[in-house]
Amino acid sequence: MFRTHTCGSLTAKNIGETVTLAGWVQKIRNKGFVIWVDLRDRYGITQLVFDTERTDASVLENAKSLGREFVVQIKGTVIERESKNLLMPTGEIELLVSELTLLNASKTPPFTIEDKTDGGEDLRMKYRYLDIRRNPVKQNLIFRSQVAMAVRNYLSGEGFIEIETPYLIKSTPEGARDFVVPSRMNEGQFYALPQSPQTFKQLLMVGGMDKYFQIVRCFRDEDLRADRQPEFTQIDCEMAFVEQEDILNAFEGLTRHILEHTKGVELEKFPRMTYDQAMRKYGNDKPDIRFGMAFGELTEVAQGFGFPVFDGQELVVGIAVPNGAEMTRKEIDELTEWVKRSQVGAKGLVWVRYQADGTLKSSVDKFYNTETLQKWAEKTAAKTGDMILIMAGNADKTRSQLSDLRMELAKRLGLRNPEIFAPLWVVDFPLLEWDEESGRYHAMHHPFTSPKPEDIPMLETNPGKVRANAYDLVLNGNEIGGGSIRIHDKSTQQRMFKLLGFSDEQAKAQFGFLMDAFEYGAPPHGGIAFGFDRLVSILGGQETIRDFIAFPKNNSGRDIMIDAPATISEEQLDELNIALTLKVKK
RNA sequence: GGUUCGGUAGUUCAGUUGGUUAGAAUACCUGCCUGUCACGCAGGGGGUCGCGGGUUCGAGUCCCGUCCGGACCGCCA
Repeated sequence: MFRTHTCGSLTAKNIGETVTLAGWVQKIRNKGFVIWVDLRDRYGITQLVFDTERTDASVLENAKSLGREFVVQIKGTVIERESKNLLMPTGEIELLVSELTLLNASKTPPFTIEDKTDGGEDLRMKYRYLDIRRNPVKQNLIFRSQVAMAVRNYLSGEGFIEIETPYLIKSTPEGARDFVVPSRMNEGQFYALPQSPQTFKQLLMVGGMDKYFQIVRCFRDEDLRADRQPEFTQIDCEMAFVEQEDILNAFEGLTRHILEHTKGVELEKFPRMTYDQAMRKYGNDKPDIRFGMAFGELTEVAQGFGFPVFDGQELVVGIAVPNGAEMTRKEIDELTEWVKRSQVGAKGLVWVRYQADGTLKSSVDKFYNTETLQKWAEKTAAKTGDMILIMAGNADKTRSQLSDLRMELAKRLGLRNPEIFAPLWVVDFPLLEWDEESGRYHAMHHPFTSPKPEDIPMLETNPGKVRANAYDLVLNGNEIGGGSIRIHDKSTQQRMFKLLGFSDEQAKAQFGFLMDAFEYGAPPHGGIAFGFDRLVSILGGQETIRDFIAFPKNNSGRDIMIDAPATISEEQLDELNIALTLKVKK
């Protein structure tokens, strides 16, 4: 047998047993008269001991030639340690080695294989297989597997069926850029990799598979972020014969099950908020509600006092920073600079100190009396000791800027506690949003989202006002899931395509198969998709998804370990009948 | 496409107003060490200061360009 136990399994109970282990040399401590070697595998660390009295001279000699990350198989006797280490599970015992087999040597690794490594991001990605040996990454991957298992258990238990959908599909102009794959057998034609299995899961509903799910890879050729990779995984779900309420309940159940079974956290019923409320209260369609600092609208009580920065603006809005009154002038100036950076783009900040003695001191005392400032404090729910920060301008932009500030302050004040889980349904999203660049409406969710029945009359007259049967699940300020009740009749779908600027021909060419299907008894249906990587990382208490993906891409979409993407050979291009003419700029 | 921060030993970083032989920690190598577990002690090796150009008597340091990496904005139905 290659090994009888793992490096995490031996305890005082095994004392006296002869065992065989295999693993990597984590660390060698050579004291001369005795050598200790920490042997590591996936399960833990076991201390090996070689000494001048009890160990065969040749074995001792071999032990001296070991180095970090050498792979060895050893046979030995479990003995009680003279000095125990109660910090580790195997700390009461050690293994007196009788046989040592070197299975493979190792170069000195470019970074230390320890919980807190000395390696930078770049290096760790290049040697990802070494990084995966480290506890934090290893545990993240194990955790990911557990979450996937919880998802499958729950959904299977609820009668959902996991069905695979194709990866080689057709490119569509809506939404994100597609990754494309040339077809050899169909000259000059390209497959696209799916951004999501959206249309296929709808066709499965037409096919009568009324509860579908899939843990599925999706692909989007867009720029990366800490929480965005070009290939990522979704928990993709669809149900037939349901209303929005059924879906919210079903997937609130899933989320609750995941939290309970992977984190031991029991959640209350999820609060709900309309898109409109979220935007007004938090300036954001995915508000983090683990903390307060809700917006207070001050437009009515701040205009008409001759303060030119506020007068005439569409919106004056503020937040109360808890215990912020102590902020120094320098700190306020620094925050002002922060909001003026181009990424935020605000003009400035007005501040009001709600001092401990109950008096109010502001940067605009010249224009406003105490009575007015008191009203601002009420509107922003400020308490004594708080600092009110105020912005003014175009309503949408100002809300977005104040939201950025709110999140930044929460981060600085340590209010984004990763141990607290605050889910929130955001419902009633707008169906469409106006895109300045193309001068037309875009589907906010996707073109298959159904409008609210009562808003359908406005579809052609006031499209921007139409609300959708669309919902997002937000967790700690992150959108972890989004979905909608779909359109299931051909005529509504045609109206939708028209609104989005598709000609009949384009709609038929792109989505004819779906509209054909709708003519054969398509049931009412709807669904949701969860960002699996993001969900797992948030549950794991981290913002970046890279450490929860075994082999992630870097900021420029490269896999620096295998060095992809890469050029392909002339022969491959010939087979595809493709001649490359790279457009070189200027 | 843009903003911003960074690139110095295997690694993580420091390096002042431009000034002698570019440092620290850790890793690595050698020796010592009777219970280590972040072992300890002594010694040693290790540098294209990302790359190219410029300013200067003199550039790791200043300027221009370029490449690479991180965070963010745009983008992500």
